[in-house]
Amino acid sequence: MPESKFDKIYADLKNKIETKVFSFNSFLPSENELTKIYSSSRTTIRRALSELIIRGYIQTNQGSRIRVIYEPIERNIFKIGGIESFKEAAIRNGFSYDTKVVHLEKIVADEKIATRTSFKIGDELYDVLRIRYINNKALILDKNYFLVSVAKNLTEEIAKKSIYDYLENELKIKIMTSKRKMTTELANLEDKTYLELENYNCLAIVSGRVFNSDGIQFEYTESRHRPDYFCFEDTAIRHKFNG
Amino acid sequence: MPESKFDKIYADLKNKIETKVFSFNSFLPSENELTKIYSSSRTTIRRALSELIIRGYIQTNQGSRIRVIYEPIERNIFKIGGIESFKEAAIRNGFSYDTKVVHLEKIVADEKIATRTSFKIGDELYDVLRIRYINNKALILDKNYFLVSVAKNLTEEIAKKSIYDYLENELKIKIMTSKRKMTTELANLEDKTYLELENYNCLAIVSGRVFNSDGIQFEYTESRHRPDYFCFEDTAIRHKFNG
DNA sequence: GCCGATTTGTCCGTATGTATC
DNA sequence: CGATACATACGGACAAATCGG
Repeated sequence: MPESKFDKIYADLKNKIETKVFSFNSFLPSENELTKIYSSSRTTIRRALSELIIRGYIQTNQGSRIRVIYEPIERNIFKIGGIESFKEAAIRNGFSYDTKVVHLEKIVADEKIATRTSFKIGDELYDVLRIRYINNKALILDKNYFLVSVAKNLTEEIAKKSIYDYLENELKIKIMTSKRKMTTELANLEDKTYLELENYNCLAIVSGRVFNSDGIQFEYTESRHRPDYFCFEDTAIRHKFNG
Repeated sequence: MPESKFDKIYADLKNKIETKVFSFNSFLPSENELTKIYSSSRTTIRRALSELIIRGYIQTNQGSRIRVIYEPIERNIFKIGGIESFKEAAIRNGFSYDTKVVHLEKIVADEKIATRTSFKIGDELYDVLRIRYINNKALILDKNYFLVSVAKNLTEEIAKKSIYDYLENELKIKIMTSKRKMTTELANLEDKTYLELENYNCLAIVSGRVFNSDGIQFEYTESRHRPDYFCFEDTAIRHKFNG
């Protein structure tokens, strides 16, 4: 739901592009025209445009007009650009989905875990392991570690539904930044045990460190995907973000 | 090389964070203080800050101060966040590197190629295949397709050095936007022929569509990496970019 | 728990520079 | 060359969240 003015303008333009009111390789109205259309300042218009640029909807070039470079395509399976959750991605693709909690237990970080997760040795953590089923196939293994001091009173019940709903709405934690890495690794014993890997011996892995508004990394997460149900999207732009 | 004012401020703050003048989990001076330090308007300061936010150096939260969340780590091998070229990544990691051009030939896009590359059937393309050696091991297979009408007169000589230097500096093409996808796929015959895959049967693949300032997709590129020499980095933030 | 000071978030209007057409 | 369009920068105003007393 758009709240601020620039966000409404962004959402409106995004929608018009997606529904081909502004089609691929056509131009948007100029910034000056947009200020009239939306009754706003040029600053606000440019703020909205910069979001469209970052997300690969348009590109701008000094002197020329604002060009639409969005195409619908993307027949993808599992897109992980932005912050789409497992559930959202499954819904978007029209798949059935289910989650099974293998375990949820309190542990204390040893050196090995500390190195991998960027927590400190001795930190008390919730260790959560979940299997994600898509169309009844075990395709994703989710490993999560949460700081017990932040994610208080986590239960299997919550893990089965949505941990993030709980953190944001119940505990009022503000999730600010997530630093993620995408790698490909050989399948380990755990992967082979819980997932249906068929003839793949590798996995696509997205690991992430999540920070709250206190600058505390309170979560480390590792999503291990069977390769054919995985896609990471990204738009790289020249060098600017606001204008 | 920083040019604009906000870019200089960005570069200076980034440097001070990387050299721990502002260390992890400490605060930057407030926006008002920064306007005095850099003798600039708050708008310009915020423009610089927004770049730091996107790149995961800092995070902001209304009411509280600007927190540094950058840590050096990154013992990575091959990072592909931003737009780091093969050569830059190799240099950054202190590796030796070499490129071998397997072939460079003109082709006409058939249906299969058109589907994969988003070019149109009948488009005349340069088809370039290169092997990237790191520390004398064949680890990356680069497949590129360029529109002949844009990337005029491409030669093996140029492909051996840097195609992008040629496009940007000789042909004066403005490279604007690159839409990329990261996937993991089973190795095909070509991969097995040219790369030293050892026991991996999968590859990490970055494919990208590159647009020039005319909104024309003039390149499709596919980098096929042996998994252990690959890492894709990303920072996801709440919802804002300029402020 | 309230209040006031501080800090970031949003928005406006304007001016000037510079690339494109 | 002039007109148009985007890029950069300034300064001011108010809103909303945070934090300390």
